[in-house]
Amino acid sequence: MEFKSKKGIFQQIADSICEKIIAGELLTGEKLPSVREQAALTGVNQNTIMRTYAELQRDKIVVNKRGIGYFVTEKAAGKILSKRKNDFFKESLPEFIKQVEILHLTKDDLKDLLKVLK
Amino acid sequence: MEFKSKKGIFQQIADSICEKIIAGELLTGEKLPSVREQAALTGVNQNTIMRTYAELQRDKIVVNKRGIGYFVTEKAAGKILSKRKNDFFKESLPEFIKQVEILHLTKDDLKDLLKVLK
Amino acid sequence: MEFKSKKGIFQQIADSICEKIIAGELLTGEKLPSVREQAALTGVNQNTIMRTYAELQRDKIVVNKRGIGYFVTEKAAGKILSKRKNDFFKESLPEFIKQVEILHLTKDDLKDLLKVLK
Amino acid sequence: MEFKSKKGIFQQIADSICEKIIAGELLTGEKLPSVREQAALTGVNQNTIMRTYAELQRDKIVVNKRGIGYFVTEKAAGKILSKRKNDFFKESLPEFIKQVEILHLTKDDLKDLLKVLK
DNA sequence: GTGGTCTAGACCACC
DNA sequence: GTGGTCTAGACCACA
Repeated sequence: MEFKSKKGIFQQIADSICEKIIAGELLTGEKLPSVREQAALTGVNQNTIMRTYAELQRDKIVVNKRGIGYFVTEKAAGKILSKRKNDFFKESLPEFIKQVEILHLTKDDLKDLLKVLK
Repeated sequence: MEFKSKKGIFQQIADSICEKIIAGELLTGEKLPSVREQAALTGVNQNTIMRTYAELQRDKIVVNKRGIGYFVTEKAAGKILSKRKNDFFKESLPEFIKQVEILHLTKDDLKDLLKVLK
Repeated sequence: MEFKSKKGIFQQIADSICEKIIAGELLTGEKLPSVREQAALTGVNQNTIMRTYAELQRDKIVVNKRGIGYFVTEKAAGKILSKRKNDFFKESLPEFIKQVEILHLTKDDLKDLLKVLK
Repeated sequence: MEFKSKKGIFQQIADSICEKIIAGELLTGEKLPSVREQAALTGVNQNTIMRTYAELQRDKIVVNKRGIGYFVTEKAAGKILSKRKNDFFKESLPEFIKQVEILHLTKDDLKDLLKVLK
């Protein structure tokens, strides 16, 4: 696994897990790889994975069953989507609009740039 | 001045200066507030302002006349805009598109969200 | 059976057995459910039940008759009560008092809170 | 600093800081010892202190000013007290009552045991 | 100087 | 086997 620099590694792993969940690759109730496995898979220290899992647990995206492992919660996909939506409308969208205005791009420019979307 | 956590303070100050330049509030040849004035204005350590000015100088957006102060260069607005454009197309736009896709927003949703633009 | 996180599962099961004993629901000489029955009842791994029973045996609260099962000893209720009393006076009570003081509760507040007791 | 075994060290340090806050030994706006200082003071690893401070920050008991340090928030004492009250009424008190009942202590016994309180 | 992240490795309790 | 905590030490960006 490769990591781009700006965000912490533990965050990037958390994000990638979240994306698997909303993509349906990780289902409700499914078990995540154990800390050690995940560490091996990603080529990262166990402590870093522990932090990833701990944060996911704090956000109720994952729960721990003692001595067994971490499991995707029921509300996981919902939690993730609602957080992402919130971030999008409160941060990304205004920031995007601000940049568009600064660059004096017009609606037509944008229509062109965003034509990749359905 | 308030600082949100993710970017460095020096960056945020640099950004705000750049925005004043492309908005025409700071003109070519105009003198920036002295380091200590700027520090007072922003409520920030002088070292931080020095770093801000140093970075702006590195990017040829301002020049230092020793013993006198920092001045906006001729090419400042051009430099800033070309950097911002580059960032926009290489970073912000792809990231924005990715988020839009994850949230399953349609072109029509976007048209609505971006109707504030001209 | 539900398990809250702080104590070990084996402990929680041991506690619940002990409470049945002092409540008279499990009498001297009575046979505990077999390990696999207990495991099924509580929805827990057999190893965990084995540990529970082993600890109870260590404390002389149950004895194992090989090939037959685990049985409540004569002194079980006495052992349990004396251990609980000891814990209560050395741990719970001082801790309780400390918390009451930190929250600045008065004797009258307490009288009110504890009025459910006979 | 000495640590008793059951809670994590990072928690015990967090607790002790909280107690200083509600005791008025650490005032609103006051700066905590830097991570390194606190580590030296308590004889504990810096990472452990980092975790302590991070948790306190998550609970809004403390805020970080970048490059400067951690500071006690306005609402710190309030947050702490309300959390402690909640814990007391939802956990400690019911647990205490349960133990008292199991041990068949009477109200008079308790009156005696709690006479140290004002 | 400050916080923050990551690694490597050890040790523990629990299932 | 599982998670969880702690240590020691390195390295980084920021004020």
